[in-house]
Amino acid sequence: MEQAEGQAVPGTRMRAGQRRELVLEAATRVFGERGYVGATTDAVAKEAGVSQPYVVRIFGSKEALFLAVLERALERLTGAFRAALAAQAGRADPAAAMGSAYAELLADRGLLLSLMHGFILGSDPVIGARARAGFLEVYRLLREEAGFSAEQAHGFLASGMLLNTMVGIRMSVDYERDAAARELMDSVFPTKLHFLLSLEREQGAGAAGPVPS
Amino acid sequence: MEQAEGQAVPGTRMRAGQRRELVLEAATRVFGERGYVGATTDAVAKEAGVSQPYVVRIFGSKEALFLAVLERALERLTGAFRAALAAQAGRADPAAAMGSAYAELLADRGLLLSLMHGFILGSDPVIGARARAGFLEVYRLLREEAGFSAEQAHGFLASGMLLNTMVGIRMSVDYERDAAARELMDSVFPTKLHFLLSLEREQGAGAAGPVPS
DNA sequence: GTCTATAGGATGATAGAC
DNA sequence: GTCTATCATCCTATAGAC
Repeated sequence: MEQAEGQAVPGTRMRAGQRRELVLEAATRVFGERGYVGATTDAVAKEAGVSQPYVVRIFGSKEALFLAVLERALERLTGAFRAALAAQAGRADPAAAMGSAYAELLADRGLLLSLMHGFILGSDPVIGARARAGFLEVYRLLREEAGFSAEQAHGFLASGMLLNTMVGIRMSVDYERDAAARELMDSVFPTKLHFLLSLEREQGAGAAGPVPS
Repeated sequence: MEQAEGQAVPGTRMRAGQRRELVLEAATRVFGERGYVGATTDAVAKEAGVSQPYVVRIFGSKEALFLAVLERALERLTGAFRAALAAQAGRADPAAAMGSAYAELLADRGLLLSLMHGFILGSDPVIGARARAGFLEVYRLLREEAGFSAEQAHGFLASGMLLNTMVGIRMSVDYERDAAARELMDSVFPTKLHFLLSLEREQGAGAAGPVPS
């Protein structure tokens, strides 16, 4: 605690842990947008406002960086679920509270999509292993801590995967234009979260956009 | 129809359409395994038993090849659904028939996963656009042709996305080892399809395995 | 802690022969 | 219809200065 905790100012020297976290957040956004292979350490560096070799230096390798992103995402996810459960304790509908907690993770841009990209990379020996372990960790949380039945857990996870897919496919782009898209989106997203959707629509081609050319 | 329809023999000259289909199937497997960016035209070529430049030559570009894979996958998907509906006509449970039809597409290795990879690439201007259109096409089929309610369609698609995720994450690897994995897998896959699962377990590190090194 | 320079290894695509 | 050879990028990672 040598230095007072303050805002992390890009372009400035800062302590290792602070910069690490900053890069981790940038990486989450970029990996979420382009996937593990599609994301470049350079894009992460630009998003974080540091040099590309420095990104590699901090984490050792692109793979290690992605693993760190997954780790952080899983922590936030389980943390949000446990918080929702604690806040609910005893009351009527744990599933609804968990669902809201899940959807609120959308505010951490790229988080759910980075997870999704990890999930779909099961054939990679190291990423796949971590993804499976993480997924099962969540499943156990649902069954054991949240008290879901196997059927409830299935339904909950299924809805989550569909939500992830809708975010990944950027279905919000067609929201105004297409009645089917609207109906589908409305059924996927809790009404409370519509402000997040409009936010998403604006981000259409954000800083971490598709492959430059 | 100049040449009698026969088996496509690798290493032999064949008609354009025939070879095209062969490469398309190989590409489906490779894209399913490694994703759009992670797959290389060279890996597709090796899987198909032709040269890398020839793969590019046939389709024009890697992107065009992936689009062709998506096209084919969507055709099979909607075809399977319509066939299931026709075979069911009037009987009790269209949803069950559709679910089986969906899961049976697993036999076309890489098909559902290539779709899934396309779905989470929404930020790509051309791939994302096709993915959205395809997804909405399926949604409309469910609502209009299959007569699903919005809630039913949601549930059906959600289960489908979870199934895709389980295949992508290769959860079958943990099937024997982990009780939670077993319970989850059993709830995701119709019991009739367990032979496909064991098949999948064998394919653990198949020909189109993870990045060579 | 952070940067610049750059090596070294793919990979998509083109040219051109057979 | 299909191949070999090869170019031009792009990208991760290392070296080394400040």
